[in-house]
Amino acid sequence: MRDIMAITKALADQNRVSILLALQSCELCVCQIIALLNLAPSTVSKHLSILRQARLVEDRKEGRWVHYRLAGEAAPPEVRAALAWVCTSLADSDTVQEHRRRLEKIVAVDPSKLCSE
Amino acid sequence: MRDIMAITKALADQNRVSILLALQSCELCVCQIIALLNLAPSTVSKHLSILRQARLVEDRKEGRWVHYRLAGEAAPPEVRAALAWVCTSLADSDTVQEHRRRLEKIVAVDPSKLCSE
DNA sequence: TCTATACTTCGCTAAGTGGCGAATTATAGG
DNA sequence: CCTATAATTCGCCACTTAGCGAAGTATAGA
Repeated sequence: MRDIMAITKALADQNRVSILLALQSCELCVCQIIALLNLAPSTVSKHLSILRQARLVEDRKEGRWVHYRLAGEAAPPEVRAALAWVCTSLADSDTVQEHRRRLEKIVAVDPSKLCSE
Repeated sequence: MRDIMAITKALADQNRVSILLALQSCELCVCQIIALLNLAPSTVSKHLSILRQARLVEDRKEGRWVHYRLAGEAAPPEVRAALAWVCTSLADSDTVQEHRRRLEKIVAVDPSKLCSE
């Protein structure tokens, strides 16, 4: 029950859901997610920690950068099912398509430049 | 997106999830849910209205009683998928089994006696 | 029509949550 | 080392939300 509530609470915020949708297409570093959501780094970091605690995302440190991706094969079934539900439910939403356009522009820019903006 | 967030926010409360799990086994009237959760009627009513707005439950008025049940066949796919996720994820949770025991006792009592307690 | 009852709505309070900036940690590079 | 930078943690504030009791609505039954 505890684990499930961690997942539902993690999903109960639009910005966190947006992060999950963005990670569908590719792995992203924190500064790219900051650019996508237009929020303060500290806020994004908090969101990511909530998603990580719910096991919906995994992180990978590479030097100064931390890359986030959706939970993979090894994740518990309730996590995988939750991700599948979110992604399929929002597959052709307007909000998602607009986000996808913004994401394409962000990924096109070099991450190191993105951070120093 | 709006609809999905209504669902995730509705699921982000343990008492509301408990209501959904209880409704798995059978339709329940409000006073039975009040007895199950041990909360004030006004609080339970609020929870039910949130679940109803998310379309996760449907209600049926019968005289003075209002019966709630899980959303049925006609519900949108994202709603049905959300319910399926919750129910299967929590199928054999400890919390659920304890709730099931309490629910059995409550259903055994005549609803009209339940309310006047 | 009057009362009892099942539920909802309203107004309030306490706790939780999302947001930010400042301070901190860790690592790459001079 | 020392600095710059990517990210996190901390402390704070504004807003939201879960909880309650009181008041309101609607229906069954005397």
